[in-house]
Amino acid sequence: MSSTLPQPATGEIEIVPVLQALADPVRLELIRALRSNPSPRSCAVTEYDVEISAPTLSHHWKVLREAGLTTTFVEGRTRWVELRTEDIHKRFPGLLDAVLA
Amino acid sequence: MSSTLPQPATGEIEIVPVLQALADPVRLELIRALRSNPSPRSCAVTEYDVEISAPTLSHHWKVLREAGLTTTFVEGRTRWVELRTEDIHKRFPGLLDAVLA
DNA sequence: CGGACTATTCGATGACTGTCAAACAGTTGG
DNA sequence: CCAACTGTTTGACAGTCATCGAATAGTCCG
Repeated sequence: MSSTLPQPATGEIEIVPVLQALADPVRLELIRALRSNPSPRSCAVTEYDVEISAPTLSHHWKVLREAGLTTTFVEGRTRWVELRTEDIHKRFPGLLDAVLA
Repeated sequence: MSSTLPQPATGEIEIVPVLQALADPVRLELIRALRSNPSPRSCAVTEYDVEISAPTLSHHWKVLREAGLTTTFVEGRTRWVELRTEDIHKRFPGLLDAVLA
């Protein structure tokens, strides 16, 4: 069984939650990592260059997903995270490029 | 006597403080107001469509200025606020357009 | 000088946030 | 069934933040 965790529809992505999600050094680093590597990626704490615990990373993935920046797929006991590049671009053209430049 | 309040140089504007500054509904509204009207504008609480007290507005101007988003000129007993459109664009091209779209 | 005015600073408060350890839930494989 | 594994949830805690009332600082004008 595979499923997708709840996330806002493209048209419901709001700018304030998006900016709040991006306004954290750890989450910004996660977004950068997602962008630079092929998606989807595992969301395991060992996969990213961040010095935080597993629960904290889980919390950050939730914030990013609920803001509409990422999609999380559940597959067995691993989860795959993907940047919603197209959706973000549709809603706020140029935002990711500007933030990650 | 006229003077400019302390603010980061263009090259020292960092993305995280900028995003933190923008990630607030009130400050986003202030930025919108600055962008839509000719600069500079008074920073008086009566000039903006926000329901906050004068001390709170003053706090928000400080956050925006210290993040590098605005310039504040002191002239007599009024202060003039200006969006640093050019500086922001130099540092993070397209950011303002993307955020305020 | 002294009152009116603009805006900030101070102090306090309630809400939110990032963090972790411990416990839990679902999955895989023996 | 059961142990190992991945990742989340819960509960707690320290730190930050937005907010306001009161007090303060500096300016203008009569």
